[in-house]
Amino acid sequence: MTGMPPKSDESYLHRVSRVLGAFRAEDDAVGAAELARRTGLPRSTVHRITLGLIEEGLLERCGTEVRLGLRLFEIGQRVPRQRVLRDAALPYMADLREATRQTVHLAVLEGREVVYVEILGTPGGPALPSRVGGRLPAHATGVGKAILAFSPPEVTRAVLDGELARVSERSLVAPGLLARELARIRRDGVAYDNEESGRGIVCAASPVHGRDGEVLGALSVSGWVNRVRLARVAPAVHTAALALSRTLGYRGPAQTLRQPGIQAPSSTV
Amino acid sequence: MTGMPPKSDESYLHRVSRVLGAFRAEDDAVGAAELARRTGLPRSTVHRITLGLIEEGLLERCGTEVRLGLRLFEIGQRVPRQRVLRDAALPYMADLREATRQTVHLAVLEGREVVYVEILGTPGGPALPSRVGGRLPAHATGVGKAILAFSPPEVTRAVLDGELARVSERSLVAPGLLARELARIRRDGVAYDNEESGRGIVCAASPVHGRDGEVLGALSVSGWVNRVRLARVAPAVHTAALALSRTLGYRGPAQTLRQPGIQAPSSTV
DNA sequence: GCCCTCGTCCCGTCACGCGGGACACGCCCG
DNA sequence: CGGGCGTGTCCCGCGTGACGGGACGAGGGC
Repeated sequence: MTGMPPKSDESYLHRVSRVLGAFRAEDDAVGAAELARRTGLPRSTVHRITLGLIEEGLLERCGTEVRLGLRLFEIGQRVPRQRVLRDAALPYMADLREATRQTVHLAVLEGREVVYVEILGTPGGPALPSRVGGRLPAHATGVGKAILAFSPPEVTRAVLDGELARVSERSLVAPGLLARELARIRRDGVAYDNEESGRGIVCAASPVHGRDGEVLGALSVSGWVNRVRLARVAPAVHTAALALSRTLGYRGPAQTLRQPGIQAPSSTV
Repeated sequence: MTGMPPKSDESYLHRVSRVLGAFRAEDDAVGAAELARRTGLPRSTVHRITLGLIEEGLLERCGTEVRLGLRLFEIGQRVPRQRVLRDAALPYMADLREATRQTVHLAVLEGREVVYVEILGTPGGPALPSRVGGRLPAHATGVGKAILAFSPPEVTRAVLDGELARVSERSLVAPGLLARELARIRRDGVAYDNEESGRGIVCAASPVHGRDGEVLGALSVSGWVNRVRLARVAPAVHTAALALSRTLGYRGPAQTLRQPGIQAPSSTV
């Protein structure tokens, strides 16, 4: 009687972000009560926030329920991390699919997970756990390991020190084994996934570098374990990733490794 | 002396939305001052808002500048209007590209413009003005006219009554001509674009319907005016759009038109 | 009938968003 | 070298708009 003062110390923006994040990939429209349940916010707060978001076009009314608005899709397509990589990669991905007749993935690293930026599927391919815009733990995927192997130490450390979730029964969950695997990938330039992210699915992946040598993401080719010869697709993925890196301004490994007489570490195909 | 009181009557959310909308498709990172200029907001307001958005992962720091965050891409991929349509359409779009060897578009209507949801390009094709997540005036594109022809009257009216921008020298800018064209499309089930959206580019488009007969979007095939025979691709586009509509639950035109002896208006191939 | 859940709206209270201004820094030009 | 400009960043008194408990009616299941 009352007019409660706010009791939480989180900002308005944080609540709005919570509401937007409460929508799941498989949702269509969601009711206000369900959003309140998912976010832990009071029903009136959710209702007020959704009204504001609708006014901005970030949400759309659907009867009395609400769903993510098309404007969020438009803004999402402008995100540089995915746009520049995807635009440059698409032709190479199409070539890879043509050459291998398997599913081709492009992903970037975000925290300890990979986010898939583009996927070119094949008619006969397996049902994969990856979705465009979806996440999977980096240590359990080919693209993730390819990126981690060439990431700065603090990024790799964050993954090795964190919990290594068991995505499939063959996932690498021992930090030591993962670290040794990353060292091998660093030498060969190609990462493999032997049913570590899904039963019966194997994959070869290779990192994509930017102008200054930093890792931007990774390309991969994946398919059924008994229909893909990794030794055959690995060179193709590696070559495509190098070609893509070159179009992005990559000039080869750091100069300390380019002294004549010293090896070229990533050409062990 | 002084702690100015807020002087604008727009909400905080509206300012946040303005900041997010201030990023253009071609931008990478943008400075706070530039954002303030684009949004018309005070520099300190922009600075405060960007700090909050960074904390939520909706923006990313890039030196002292700022860019759209990967989380916006993830959320954008969950938007139902594009997700369900894109997922269902991709196989049909691939078939269309295979059969016509031309660029295939999938778009939805938003206000008086179309938003492109997916584009399958071809190596030899022309450089098109369309981008995934980009907008073009509905009246100046094949997909736009295909959607408008089967939209509720108030939607069509909003376009006819508004300004019809001249996108290319052949754009339809006369409301009467456009209305007559929409009536023809309603009869034939196929819309054409004869260099109305870009010089030298033609296109055939056909609407995609949902379970209740409502228009969800449109498919199109486009290419160079002298390399595409519209009479040949139009049936392909029409067929693909009907097949896609069927997988989405469409059962044919409204029942009042299905009485035996009356015509089946959209089968004039 | 009852009861639970839903979307919606009201309202007294106070945290927090507000924006002018200050400050340091880097850059260009004279 | 110094002045002028445009940055990014931060401070601070102010008052407005976000806050959430609760009320209300509608719908649906038992």
